[in-house]
Amino acid sequence: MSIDGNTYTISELSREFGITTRTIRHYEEIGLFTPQRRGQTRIFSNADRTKLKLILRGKRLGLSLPESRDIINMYEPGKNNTQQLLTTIETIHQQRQRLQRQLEDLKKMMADLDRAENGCRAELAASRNLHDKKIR
Amino acid sequence: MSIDGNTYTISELSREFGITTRTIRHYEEIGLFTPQRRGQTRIFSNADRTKLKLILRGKRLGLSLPESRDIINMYEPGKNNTQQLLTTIETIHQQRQRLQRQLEDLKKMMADLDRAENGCRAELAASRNLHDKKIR
DNA sequence: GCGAAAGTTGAAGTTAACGTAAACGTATGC
DNA sequence: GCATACGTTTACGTTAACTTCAACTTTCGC
Repeated sequence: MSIDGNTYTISELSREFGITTRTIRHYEEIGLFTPQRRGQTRIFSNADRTKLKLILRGKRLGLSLPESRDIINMYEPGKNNTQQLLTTIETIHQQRQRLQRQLEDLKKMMADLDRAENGCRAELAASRNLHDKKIR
Repeated sequence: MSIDGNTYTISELSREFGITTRTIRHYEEIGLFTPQRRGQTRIFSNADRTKLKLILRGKRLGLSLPESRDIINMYEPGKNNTQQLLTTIETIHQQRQRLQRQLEDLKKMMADLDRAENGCRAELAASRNLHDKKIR
């Protein structure tokens, strides 16, 4: 750990998030963050750690790394350009739509799982019945 | 189309779902379904069409094709083997947990998007204010 | 019955997201 | 003062899920 609690080594982050150091370096290679260096050793800030968290969340939601990068960049400080703000809002709307559809899919699949489990339980009960009858 | 309304050609399905015929053949190659044949031409049933739908939904939820295949097979008719039923239920539980976590992620990301959009709108309002002042 | 449209297989190429390996510097505890 | 752990770069390999291409055959509409 660092002297203050505000920086992390690459292996600390890899352990915390259950990914390899290679993965983290890969994320840097494609521009997801640019950690400070002491010599050639990387030093990760809390901001970097947060970005990593967002990337992994994005992955679980099926985003590509470039997509995650775009979303992360939206949260960055002021790019005051009006045009940029408008396109950012547009991007936000698109992502929201995507999430909305994903939510529908998720609900449907949950329902399917419920049905499947009930079916299984019914069959199990039936086979137990059969078994009991045999025994008597 | 077919004579009855219960079968589909490969191109009909590809059009309906916005994927290429080659993709559908790829799904067959890895065993996601095994359509009937008339000669060497594939004839898809309603069941095949449903499987395709489930695969695409799975993809949107970030499932791999083998994972989707496993889920599809769960819905298939009776594999009465008790042990199989139990492992199926176990699989269902795991998928449910996955979906549960995904739902959390989804909510968080929605909240983030709301916050980001509000930020953008605030900035836009601020820059409009600035602009007005300049004009006067 | 014939030409265009739609179907087929097989194989090689592509992209994203890392994994793996070699070859090397740095620091730290004993 | 040297092993051991951790760090680095460079470069090639791998896997999944397709895409692209070539070289056919089959089927439909007229």
